[in-house]
Amino acid sequence: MDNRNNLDFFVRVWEVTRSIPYGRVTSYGAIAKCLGTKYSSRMVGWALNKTHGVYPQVPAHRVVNRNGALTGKYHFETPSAMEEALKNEGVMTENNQVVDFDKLFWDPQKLADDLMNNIID
DNA sequence: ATGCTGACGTCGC
DNA sequence: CGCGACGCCAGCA
Repeated sequence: MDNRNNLDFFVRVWEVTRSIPYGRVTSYGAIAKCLGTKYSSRMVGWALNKTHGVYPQVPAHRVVNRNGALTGKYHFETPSAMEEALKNEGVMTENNQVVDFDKLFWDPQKLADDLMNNIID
């Protein structure tokens, strides 16, 4: 395609992260995989680290690791900001881990599909 | 310039 | 099934 691949990696991470529905969570690896570089999951976290003060705000709190653990909570303004934000969305966390992570997990690759179906249910 | 680290994940043993 | 090593690639000492 075009320079899409030339675009900064983190910009795409932001777009995907912003696409995460309210009350849902996803993993770094899922985003990386969605971008085509599944082994670059570290870069996803690196990109999210730069979301500090970006606009529109990037819901980095909705991104956890593959285990559903809030590994990046200490990188927020406050260590409790992540769990608080998740809790505010109805996502309960226990022991730095998202409860029912499997049910709340949202696959970025399903973005188009979800948009089409509009998830009306 | 080189090497280690890091908000991770996968593969190998 | 637990643990170690590798890959990804930008930052930083």
